[in-house]
Amino acid sequence: MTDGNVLSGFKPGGHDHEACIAAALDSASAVCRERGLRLTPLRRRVLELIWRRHMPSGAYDLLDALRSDGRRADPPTVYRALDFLVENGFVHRLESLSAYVGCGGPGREHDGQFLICRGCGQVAELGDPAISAIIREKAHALGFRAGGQTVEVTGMCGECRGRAEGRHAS
Amino acid sequence: MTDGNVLSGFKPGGHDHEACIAAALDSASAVCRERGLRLTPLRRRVLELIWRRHMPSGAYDLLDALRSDGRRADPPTVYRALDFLVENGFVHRLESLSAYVGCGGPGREHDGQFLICRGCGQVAELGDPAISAIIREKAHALGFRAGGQTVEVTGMCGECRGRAEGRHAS
DNA sequence: ACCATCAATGATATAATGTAACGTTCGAGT
DNA sequence: ACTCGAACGTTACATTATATCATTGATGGT
Repeated sequence: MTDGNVLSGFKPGGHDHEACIAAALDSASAVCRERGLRLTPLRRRVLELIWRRHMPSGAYDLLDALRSDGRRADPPTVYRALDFLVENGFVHRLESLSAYVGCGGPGREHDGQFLICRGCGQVAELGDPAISAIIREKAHALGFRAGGQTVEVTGMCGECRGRAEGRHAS
Repeated sequence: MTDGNVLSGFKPGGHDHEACIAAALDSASAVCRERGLRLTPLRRRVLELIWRRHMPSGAYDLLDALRSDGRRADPPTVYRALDFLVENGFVHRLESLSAYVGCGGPGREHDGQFLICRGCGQVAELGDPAISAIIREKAHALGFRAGGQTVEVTGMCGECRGRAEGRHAS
């Protein structure tokens, strides 16, 4: 079994950021075209900002960034854009951080599982059917019909663990 | 397999509320005595309020309730009590609701999984080792060392589904 | 091309949730 | 009784999010 369930992993130091941002935007454009959704300049810009930071972004961080663009922006501006992006699966909200990350597998329905590294702050997204399934099943066994799942795990990614152990070593 | 992993279930209409509140408080008292923790009147009262509502409580709901007691209370009062209760495992915070519920299995370390009913607002807590384990394992396979898990599922409990179907039926 | 319409955004105000900082009180151990 | 640290009181503020109404702008019908 490969890591086929990893929708977006921890990025090694030098990955091609611009390319990965562009890919996310292109993908979102394509999905919007297919579905008749409007990826307006504002929404597109917010999505780009989220991918550019490559780390969970708070709504007010995004707001500041929009203002740095020279654009007039107030909270509803960014929250409306986020609502659109979340509702249509381009972005996920991390409940435990009150923050937003780009979705690694937009365009298809899925329950994401999020690994949040305490070291570098990066987030990996899994879309592991085995995890969603066992949760749904255990809930079902209690007569509970599951809708959306929030699965967020804090911990340390491999790279950060490596660095930490390096520091502790003799 | 029984429902041995259910730490606290959806309560049927007429369960003995007072007894279940008292049990939770007694259990917390006992754990505090064992561990040398101080279950002060304030902390005890907040824990009681949380169990009494038997439904996720917002910090400011609790604050209002404390004020109804005649006690002077400001946000730090309730947040400090909540910090203590959460830290020591008497209460869980539901990230997706910014609200707090009593822990169904205090006294032992566990990652809870929460089923949040959109119908009645009640929350059931599972402490299912199979769920935590698969999440930990899948994370581990990516080099991620998991710490705490947040697992929250929204949906409909059996009783509420029953009522809803009743209404829709001919 | 013109207009009607509705979605998107602008703009203002405020709600809801949470924390920092410092002073005071209380309680356990001596 | 005294000391010390934990718990709590108190003020002020920070952060996150929403309600509401006005304005702009894109889309489709004629």
